[in-house]
Amino acid sequence: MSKKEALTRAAGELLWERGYAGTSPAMILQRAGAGQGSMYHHFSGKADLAAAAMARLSEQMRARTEEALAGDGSAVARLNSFLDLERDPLAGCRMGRLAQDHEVVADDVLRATTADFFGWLGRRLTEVLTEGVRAGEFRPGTDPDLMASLLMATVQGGYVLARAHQDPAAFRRAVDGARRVVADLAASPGQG
Amino acid sequence: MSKKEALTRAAGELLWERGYAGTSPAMILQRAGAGQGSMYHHFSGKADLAAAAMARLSEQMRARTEEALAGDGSAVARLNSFLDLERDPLAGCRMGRLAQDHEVVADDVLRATTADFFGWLGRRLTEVLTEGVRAGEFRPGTDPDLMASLLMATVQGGYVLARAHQDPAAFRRAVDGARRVVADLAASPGQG
DNA sequence: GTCTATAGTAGGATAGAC
DNA sequence: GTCTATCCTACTATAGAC
Repeated sequence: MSKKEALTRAAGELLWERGYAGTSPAMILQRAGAGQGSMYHHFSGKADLAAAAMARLSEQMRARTEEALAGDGSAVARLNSFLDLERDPLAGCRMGRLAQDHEVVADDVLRATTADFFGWLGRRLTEVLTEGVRAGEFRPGTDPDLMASLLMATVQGGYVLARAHQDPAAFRRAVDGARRVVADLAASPGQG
Repeated sequence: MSKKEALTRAAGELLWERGYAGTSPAMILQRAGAGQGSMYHHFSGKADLAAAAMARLSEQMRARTEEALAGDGSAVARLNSFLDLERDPLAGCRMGRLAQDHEVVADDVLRATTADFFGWLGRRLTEVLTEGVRAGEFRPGTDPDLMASLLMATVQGGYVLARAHQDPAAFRRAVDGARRVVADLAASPGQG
């Protein structure tokens, strides 16, 4: 693994664990096993390295999420696959945590990474929901855009609650609520 | 206003705006118009002042929220009052933002503030939902605990999405989804 | 109680050797 | 490309005067 790759990986881990303000270049260098020179050779500074690290995290999450949402299964099954993705509630969402960070939101490049990720996720969920409505899996009155937002928000909020209580069960309750909503939408497809 | 009060207030504002790691004693002193001595006379340090500030924020939020949830109205109306509370989506939730903070979660005293708040909120929402089920406003099969988690998570997640997109509309979509769920639960009370 | 002065440590970036 | 040495600033806390 190149030093550049090690730095990007280490920065990503630390941003997830400690946020932007809580992560110092010195910490990143130590975890990556690199010196100052490597970092400032490959990146212009902390913000630049963070941008690369966040792009990497976003790409990984997209790949994992697309695995759950793609496939031949029903829309209900695919949405449940999304909700069932293995997550670490106490650690929080890599993108969601960073979107709460002051420094990330204040930097257009960094914030764009979070906006792109959630933009993509919202569109994909909306597509799956739309397919479900067309296939008659959901009530005709179902609003795919609204439900996509609801599903994303439930997962993100579940993380917040789990961290506040320091209890993964709080995350599961929220996601179970979302699962229930999906089931209810599917239970009475002829009702509108 | 006493210096102690000014410090607590200023610390609360800054914690909301910039998070724990991003808020320095110097910033707090400047905003409060106080010197180092005042702060270290009234508080043992940054963490102690943050604890006082968070307790104050939590108390304010509880009062505001209780206003929406109390009263003689129907459960549906009270839950909608909760969802309709005036919020600043781009700023994020005072407690929710801090629950995502590494330093807050790592400090038992600070984290307990967030746990207490969301614990209280969850119980109150569950109570209102339970009353609604008893009164026949909701389907008998409605799970108050699950729905309370869903409502809290939706609001918290809405904040995350709004900050990621830097667009309050993302918050509104998520909360509209929650409103829809409440309406659906109420629409067919005899269905189970 | 509140102030200013001071101090030690860490954050973030640069310089220049190899 | 990578390293170490160095620099300036900010962070957090203490000391001691008023």
